[in-house]
Amino acid sequence: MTIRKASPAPALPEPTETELEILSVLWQLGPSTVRQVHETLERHGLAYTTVLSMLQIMYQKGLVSRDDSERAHVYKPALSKHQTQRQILGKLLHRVFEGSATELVMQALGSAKPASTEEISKIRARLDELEAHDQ
Amino acid sequence: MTIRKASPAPALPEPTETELEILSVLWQLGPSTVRQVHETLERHGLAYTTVLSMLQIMYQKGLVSRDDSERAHVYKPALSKHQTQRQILGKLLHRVFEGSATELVMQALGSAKPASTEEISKIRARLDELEAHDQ
DNA sequence: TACAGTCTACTAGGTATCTAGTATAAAATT
DNA sequence: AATTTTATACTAGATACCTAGTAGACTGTA
Repeated sequence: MTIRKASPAPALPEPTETELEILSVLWQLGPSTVRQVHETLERHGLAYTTVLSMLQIMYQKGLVSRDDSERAHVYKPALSKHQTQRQILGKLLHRVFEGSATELVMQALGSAKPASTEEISKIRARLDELEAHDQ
Repeated sequence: MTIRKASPAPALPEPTETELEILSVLWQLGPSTVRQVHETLERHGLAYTTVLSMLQIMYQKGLVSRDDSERAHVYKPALSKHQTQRQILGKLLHRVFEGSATELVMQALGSAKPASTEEISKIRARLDELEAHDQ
């Protein structure tokens, strides 16, 4: 058997608005059927077949994988919530902040302030780590 | 004359990808004609009339205002770069991070690290300010 | 004045996204 | 066994976005 590097990451597209809502449900529930997603979705009033269609599209795009060994296919996210957040944030960083993470962070701290002192400490700790690595 | 509060902000739509590129040019150049924007745009190969159309659409949406007292209309952004960045970041905060600014900041610090020690100091200073206000 | 250039408005077409219906097959229920 | 329920696949339409062409008006120049 030949050992080779993992293929160079198929570069998943950034999930759209609705796709993100559906992914949220999957992150919350774990692997789920269309029905489960449909019942759990925040935005009610969406037809069952709409959720079905969305998941089929997401499957084509590679945003979710699925197990079709049972009649009701079971879908699960291709990427974790953290991975997806990073992906989206990375894109935003370049598109909107010209790559300056500092600018991004400053703006984020400017608008919606992180509530507790505890939260702030967490951020400080992270900064300490970064500095330590830099040395 | 009646004094009244400023009207409740027409709630501008979030600029799309291409719209953001055009806004970038306007932020860089200041008030500009279609021709100036077209010549300055990073993405060459865009037809002059395409840029024209985009600016017309953006005008309809309220993303830019314009002075049509001259034959060549002069466009300028409705919001500053900072304001726009904040708007987009705010939306992202709710859509992707469920409103947790701390999570957002942590992820941002995790992916593309702010380079210099100086940058990190700036962030620390901001955190200090936030804590001071909290007291 | 005629002509070439420049500008806007209007129109149009292609792609992506979102929504949901219809057809059909499989499973469950009576 | 007949009927109802549940599931998928396929199709389709509405909207937004992006792109650019054409028509017509205005400007400046030969």
